[in-house]
Amino acid sequence: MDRYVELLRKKGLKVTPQRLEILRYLDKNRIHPNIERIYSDLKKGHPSLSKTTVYNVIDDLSRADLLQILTIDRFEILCDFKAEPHHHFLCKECHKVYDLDGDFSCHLLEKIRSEGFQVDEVHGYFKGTCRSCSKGKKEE
Amino acid sequence: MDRYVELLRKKGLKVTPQRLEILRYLDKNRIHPNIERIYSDLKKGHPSLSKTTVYNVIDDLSRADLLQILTIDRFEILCDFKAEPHHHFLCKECHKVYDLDGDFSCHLLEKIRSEGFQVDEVHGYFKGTCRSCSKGKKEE
DNA sequence: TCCAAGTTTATAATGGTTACAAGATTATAA
DNA sequence: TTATAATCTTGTAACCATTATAAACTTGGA
Ligand SMILES: [Mn+2]
Ligand SMILES: [Mn+2]
Ligand SMILES: [Zn+2]
Ligand SMILES: [Zn+2]
Repeated sequence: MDRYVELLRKKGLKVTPQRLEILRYLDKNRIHPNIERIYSDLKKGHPSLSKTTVYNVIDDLSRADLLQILTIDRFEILCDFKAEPHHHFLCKECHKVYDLDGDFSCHLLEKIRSEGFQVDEVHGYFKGTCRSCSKGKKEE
Repeated sequence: MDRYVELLRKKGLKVTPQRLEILRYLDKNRIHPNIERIYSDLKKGHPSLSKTTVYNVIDDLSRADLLQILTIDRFEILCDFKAEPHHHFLCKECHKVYDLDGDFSCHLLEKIRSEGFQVDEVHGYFKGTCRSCSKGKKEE
């Protein structure tokens, strides 16, 4: 059975072509797209797709914990297929969002847990200039 | 000379009553208010204040690095007087945003710096249930 | 004191997101 | 299968937070 069908079934969500396409798209395109990007990319192969549906599906999937919504960028909502926990780097020059593998267990996290905070999510957002952009600057 | 006057001067911003009031408000009220909250709180003592001005001033101050804008909550922009670097915990029950003192230096940060990322900002956003809300739940 | 540059304000425009309702699809059970 | 209820998709309209505009005002420096 299709991997994505299974994911939806497990979460008790009805299996629809729209949900499958969006899930597959996010899994295959780990580029942290915004709503507009998802919509315009998928519209090509599915012209009847409505933007309302993209909003609805993203909402359903994030509630079902099948994707996470990044808030690293003040100006737009970015979507990320929910794989292993990881963190993000936003380059202020090229606006690319990089995935950062590797856990950041830190003192701070242990400390607040010991103080009674029940931590469910840890979002690490780093911002600055990525390697290729700093190179470009030096050469100027 | 007034501390806030000095802050503005140093950044080359003209000193206006609106900028001073907003700066002072944010310094004295470390509650991570949103635009609406800042506006309605300050409107009381300054009825001619316009919401456009709040937007403009917040924009100026954040560009001048006198405040930071938190993106921990997908649904609103929260403002934070720029004091020592610190991180944040959002309680999903009571929606309070807690300041977390203490640095989180972690392997991940060192690693990406060594890989050539130039990191200017580190935002640690933790989400879950705060102590008083977990207590409340147990007692139910 | 005077002036240019920058700021505040009310108002209007914008545009991303949400509400709605009709029609289509899905899951389930007969 | 077929029937049925629940749920989903879609286009349209409404909403509302944010931004644009332009006139009046304020600031800082000459
Ligand atoms: Mn990611
Ligand atoms: Mn804070
Ligand atoms: Zn870059
Ligand atoms: Zn709480």
